[in-house]
Amino acid sequence: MNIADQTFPAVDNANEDRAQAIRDQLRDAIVDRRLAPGTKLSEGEVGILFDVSRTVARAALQMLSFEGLVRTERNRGAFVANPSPEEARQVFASRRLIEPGIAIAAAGRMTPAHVVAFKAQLDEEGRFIAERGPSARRSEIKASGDFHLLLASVAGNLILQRFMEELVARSSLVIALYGRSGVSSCGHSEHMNILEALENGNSERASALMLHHIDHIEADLDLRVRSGPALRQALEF
Amino acid sequence: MNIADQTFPAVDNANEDRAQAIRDQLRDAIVDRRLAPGTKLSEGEVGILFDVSRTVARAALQMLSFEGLVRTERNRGAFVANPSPEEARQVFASRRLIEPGIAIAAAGRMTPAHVVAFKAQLDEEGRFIAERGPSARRSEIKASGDFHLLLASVAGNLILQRFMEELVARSSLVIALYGRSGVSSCGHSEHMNILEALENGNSERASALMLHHIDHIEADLDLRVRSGPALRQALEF
DNA sequence: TCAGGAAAGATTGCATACGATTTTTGCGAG
DNA sequence: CTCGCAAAAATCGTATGCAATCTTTCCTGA
Repeated sequence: MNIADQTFPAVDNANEDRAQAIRDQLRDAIVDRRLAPGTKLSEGEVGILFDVSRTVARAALQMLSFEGLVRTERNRGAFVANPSPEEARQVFASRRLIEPGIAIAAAGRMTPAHVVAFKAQLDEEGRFIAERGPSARRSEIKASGDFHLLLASVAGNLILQRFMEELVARSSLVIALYGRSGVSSCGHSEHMNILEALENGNSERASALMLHHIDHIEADLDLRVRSGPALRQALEF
Repeated sequence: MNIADQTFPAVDNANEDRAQAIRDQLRDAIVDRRLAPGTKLSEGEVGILFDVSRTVARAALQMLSFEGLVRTERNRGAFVANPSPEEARQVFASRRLIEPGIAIAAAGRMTPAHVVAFKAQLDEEGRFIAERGPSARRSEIKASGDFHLLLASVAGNLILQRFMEELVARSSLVIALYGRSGVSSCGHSEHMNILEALENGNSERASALMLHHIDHIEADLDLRVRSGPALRQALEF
């Protein structure tokens, strides 16, 4: 897949940092799997696509590299990350450690406004599950991640929120790579159960449900190495 | 304080990424408080100090900005971060969430070689506590952080390890800003207790000790806003 | 004396240029 | 036809230049 096959909406937010806007667009594309793992992201090409110089494109790629969504090799360039099974396990181990705590924190800070936001989120999530087609499936993965990001924002810790943004993005990559079935509908109901616990201020229950939810997501992955690890690495695919 | 008042060892590691080497040096300087919070880090000055162009200096500053050690404002430049009390609380809340889990993971992976490394680390830590003078005190803060980083590396999760690197660095800043006494000697004995639990494979105890340890560190801070928050912000100090 | 504002200076944001390194292409030998 | 190697093309790393923005200085008028 060539990055040039894709078109990106123009970056109108010229006032704000352009590199950041490009990073956001690329991140969405990576998380949605419009850009496949291993895809080369050359500075020049990114620059042309977004109509900026290589300087700005490079800054955006550097940001993605920090988030672990892009792997850069000196003098070779940037590539969409291709997480190994081990890396995938570490992503989920990190989430198991952090997200139950986030759920507890969020349970203590829920307001009616938050509940409304969660309901809207879950509605949208449900819509994408009902729809068919690859586009809906991409949106579904994204919406599922948004639930966790919303929870992190309610928890009110900006540092943990940023960690979660990284973990959710990397999880999406992992699910795209190693996901087996549509566990998502199951995940949707788990999200609803978590929200219910949050609404009732039952932080212990929310935390426990979250832990199981993460376990279920990981359990749906097939993390066996396929066709020899070295080969895949060598082929960058 | 002017950044030019400091001198930095030359970056000899020319083969590797120069921006990264500069970032490491600057990070050490920030964590050691050789660069005070609020200090301006102008691209040009950094470039001259390290004998690189602004391009490279800028990349290093961008990295530090991602780690939260530097705050950048558009068209104004980069400044050594000046964490607010609220930010400080979030740093420690994050550590309370993450580090007990790291301790558990590490307890299950301790090898004799790890024990040796920890003992060497604690020895060094003790030496700095015995010494007097501001230089030893800086080294002491750094060594204390290194204990936690060593633990994170033993835990074997690269993602969490990177999170901890960020949290420890930011903690050092916070302690330098809001620290009250030399709780460090107390912290040193707590480190030793944690190591003992790790050696015995007593993960529950290591985890609990770690939690208390973090609580103790935070309890030693004076997080009341001083002389009005707005004023300090406005003065960037 | 002090406030207001314009001009000078400094610094950043970004584009571009050039050498260095890597990758691809092309060609000849086996 | 394939392999190996050299030249060409592409791409990266970095320095530098210019316009835009911010900061400081200094002058003027009250």
